[in-house]
Amino acid sequence: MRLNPKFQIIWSVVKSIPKGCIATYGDVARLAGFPRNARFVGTALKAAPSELNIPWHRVINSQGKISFPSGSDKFQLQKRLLQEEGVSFVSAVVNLNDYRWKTSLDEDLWRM
DNA sequence: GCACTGACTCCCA
DNA sequence: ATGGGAGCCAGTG
Repeated sequence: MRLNPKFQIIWSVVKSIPKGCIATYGDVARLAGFPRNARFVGTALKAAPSELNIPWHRVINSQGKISFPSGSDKFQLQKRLLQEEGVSFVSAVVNLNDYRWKTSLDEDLWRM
C-alpha cells in the first residue's frame, strides 16, 4: 500500500519528541500542519511500521492519560516505557505541565 | 462506493 | 468537575 505522505510527516514529528518528554495527539497534529486531525495521529501511529522506531509511547491524549483501556497490555506497555524514560505517573495520569514538549510554535503562543 | 470506526478534542449543559 | 455530542478525516470491511 502506498503510504499517505501525511503519515511520514506525523512520524517525523513524533520522532523529534525528545526523550523524557511527551506530547499530545493534538500537539502532534498541529505541528504536522493538520490542526484538526488529532484522530489521524492515532491512525498514523497504529499504521507505523515498528522498524521505524517511532517513539509512539511519548504521545498521549490531552488529558495526560494513555489512550488505551487501562489494564490492557498496550496500556501497560506504554506506561512502562514512559516510566523508564523518567516520566512519572500520578494515578495513571502524567503531569503535562512538567513533561509536555515545549515547541517553538508554542513559544510563539506564549509570547502573545 | 458507502457506512462505520477510531491510540482525539473541543464545547456546552 | 463531568458527561454527552458534534466535528474531523483517513483507514477498513
